[in-house]
Amino acid sequence: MPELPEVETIRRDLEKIITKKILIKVQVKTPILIKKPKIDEFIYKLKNILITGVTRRGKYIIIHFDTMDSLIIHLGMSGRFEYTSSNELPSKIFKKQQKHNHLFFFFKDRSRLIYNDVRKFGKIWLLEKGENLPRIENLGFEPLDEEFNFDKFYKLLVDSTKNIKQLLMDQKIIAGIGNIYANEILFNSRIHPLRKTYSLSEDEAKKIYLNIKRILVDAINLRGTTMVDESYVDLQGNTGSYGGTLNVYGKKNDTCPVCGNPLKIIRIENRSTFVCSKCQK
DNA sequence: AAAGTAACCTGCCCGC
DNA sequence: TGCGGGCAGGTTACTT
Repeated sequence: MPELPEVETIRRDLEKIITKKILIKVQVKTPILIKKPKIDEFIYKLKNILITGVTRRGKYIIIHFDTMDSLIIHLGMSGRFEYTSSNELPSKIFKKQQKHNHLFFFFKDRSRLIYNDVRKFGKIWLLEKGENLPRIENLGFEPLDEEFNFDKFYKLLVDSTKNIKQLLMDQKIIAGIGNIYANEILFNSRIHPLRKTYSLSEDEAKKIYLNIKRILVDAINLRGTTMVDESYVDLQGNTGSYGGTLNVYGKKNDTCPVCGNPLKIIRIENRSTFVCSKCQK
């Protein structure tokens, strides 16, 4: 499910809502999702502590506490958070899937946050002060950071033997782009996903670079992409509206919105890849 | 070393 | 109406 725009939308909402709340306790229904530390310690440490902020790295959400511990969450394919204030009932959308509620956070003001995940591909770690997680240390550029400038992007392309879609989706190179946005970035750039990165001209690279930034920003502004199954919704159960602006992703049996040519589906690293072979060279 | 495949899960859609 | 196969916003581990 969630790629950078969806994760960032959730992060921003979480930051607004839970920062400065006191976490009274957590309840774990599905211990397998907790990767670190052992479950007893996990529950023991997440008691009576203050939330000081919520950040993001790639597709990971990081909740910070006054103890200097931090909770890292990867939503996998279907992880979602549901927030309810003290007197609210769960919203309709979450009610349908209550059996997939796995983790409950109870706050001092009687509000609560639930981690829900149909497929259970999500993963959660609680790190103590100074501890780090290799998979986060190994992430590549944060694509919306200023530090990720065109020269650095172009150098990535020159140095790689991958095709451009593989590169865009490689979290160790650029963090946060998944299958939806890789498809959209390449269609909007009119570049075929199988092009070897070293074969791209500076002009072509520039188009891709600008589309990475533009499409991710646009998608955040529209609060992400919700597909029909609603495995991505925000904390209140609301859908994102970037889906309405998708050009190719998920458009099976559809035609190119630019030239009318039927879209083709190819598989790259076993992921469906939608391409207009007339427009994308 | 790169590239392919299976594994982790549940649900939905399609064709027979 | 039911059953089996394939597919889904992700990532890792294990093969070739």
